[in-house]
Amino acid sequence: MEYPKLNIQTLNRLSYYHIFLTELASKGDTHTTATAIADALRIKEVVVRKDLSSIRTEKGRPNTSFEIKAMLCRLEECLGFKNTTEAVLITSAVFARSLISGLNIESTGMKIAAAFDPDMRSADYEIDGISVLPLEKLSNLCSRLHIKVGVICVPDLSAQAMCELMVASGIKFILNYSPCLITAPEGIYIQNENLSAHLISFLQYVHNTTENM
Amino acid sequence: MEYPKLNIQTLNRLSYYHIFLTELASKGDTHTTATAIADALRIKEVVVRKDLSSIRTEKGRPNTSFEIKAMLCRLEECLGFKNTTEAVLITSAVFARSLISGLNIESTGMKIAAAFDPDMRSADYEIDGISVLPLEKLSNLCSRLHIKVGVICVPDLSAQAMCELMVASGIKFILNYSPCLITAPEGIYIQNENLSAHLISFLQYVHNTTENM
DNA sequence: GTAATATCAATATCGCGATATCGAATACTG
DNA sequence: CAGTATTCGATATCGCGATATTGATATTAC
Repeated sequence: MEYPKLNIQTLNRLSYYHIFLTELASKGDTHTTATAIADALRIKEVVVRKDLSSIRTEKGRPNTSFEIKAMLCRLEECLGFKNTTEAVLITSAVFARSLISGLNIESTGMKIAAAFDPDMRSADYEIDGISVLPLEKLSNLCSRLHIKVGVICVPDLSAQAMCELMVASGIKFILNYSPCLITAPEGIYIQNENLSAHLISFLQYVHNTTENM
Repeated sequence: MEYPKLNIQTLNRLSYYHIFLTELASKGDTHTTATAIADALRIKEVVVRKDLSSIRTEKGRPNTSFEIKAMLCRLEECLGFKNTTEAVLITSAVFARSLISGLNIESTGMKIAAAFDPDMRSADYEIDGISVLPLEKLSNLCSRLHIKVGVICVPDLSAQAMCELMVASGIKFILNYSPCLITAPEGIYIQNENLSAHLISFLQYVHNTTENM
């Protein structure tokens, strides 16, 4: 079985494993175990092992760490990262508008008090009437307005740092749209939304359908 | 039961019903049936009835259409549209960058050949190396490059029109990030991703947790 | 070499959403 | 008023992913 059929939740987790293993590899690690992944991502061991064994080409050996590089390669195969698909994109002006209006943020009752830009170079600016400020002002604003809810939209591993900054600023509920699974101490609620998982399952379907045409 | 507990899939559908009923109401309709919704959104009747009866305050009467306005009101209650929650948002520059890098589009193997802006006023421009063109050039580019995959990111009901434009341009697979459930003829694959459903379930949790504090 | 520990696989069970089926209530038609 | 066609609710069944449990294999410690 070159490409096992995987459901959306499994794809979700597999893409989390991919990010985590990539991080390990960049730190110089060459081997790790399912237990280590489970601990780091706070996912139950059985689940991680079941996921890994569902994509492994050969049985895992008890008490033997596996090679990160090979597993990453296998993950990329199964997640379809190695297929290339041309596509067009229809979007509305800049996607900032889509985030605000596309998510129906106003109608769902969420109100963005302010936005913060980690890469902020220039002076404060506005998107659709929402002022965008540098990160340094986050803590002050949250405590002043007693804000308990935060949304994270950064595209990389800095999501965890953003999370910790939010927690330190008094945020209790975090909605995370970054592709990384983030964690926080007891008492903080985190909802991880992995947008790329949907994209991945979509591309898999496209690939499977197209190859027999 | 003022606010029944609803799973994510049901929330997904309920928010589709909300959009559809809002559309009907704006056309002047005052009443409709579960069957009509099922037909329009191509969802099985039983599912629609089960969803509606799960949020209804009083039993539906057989062969009797219900009032759209009242149902919309009830939907908004159950979806939490009437609660207001303050939040802060951390984002990276403009969200256009997040769309491209946050969805890990490159690593998943999707390549955006070009983007199209329905509201395009000025000349062609670029976002992260992807050229943005007016809609008129879509059909030409798709046939010239034999592109079969399209992504829709518009925030409103125009998604269906965009879909039809794509189909007319030869697109066979459509990934839809708009909050509207779109349909296409047999042979076209559509994956509807309702981002607001995740947002809604998140806000519901926040609301339920916060009200007892 | 034996015991203890760590890692993994396989099986069975549980839970829940989707689906199908049946039956009941209402409106319409002639 | 009788008959038919809609619309709806309730129950039972199916399917599948999550969870728990058990057993097996390999490494380490002594």
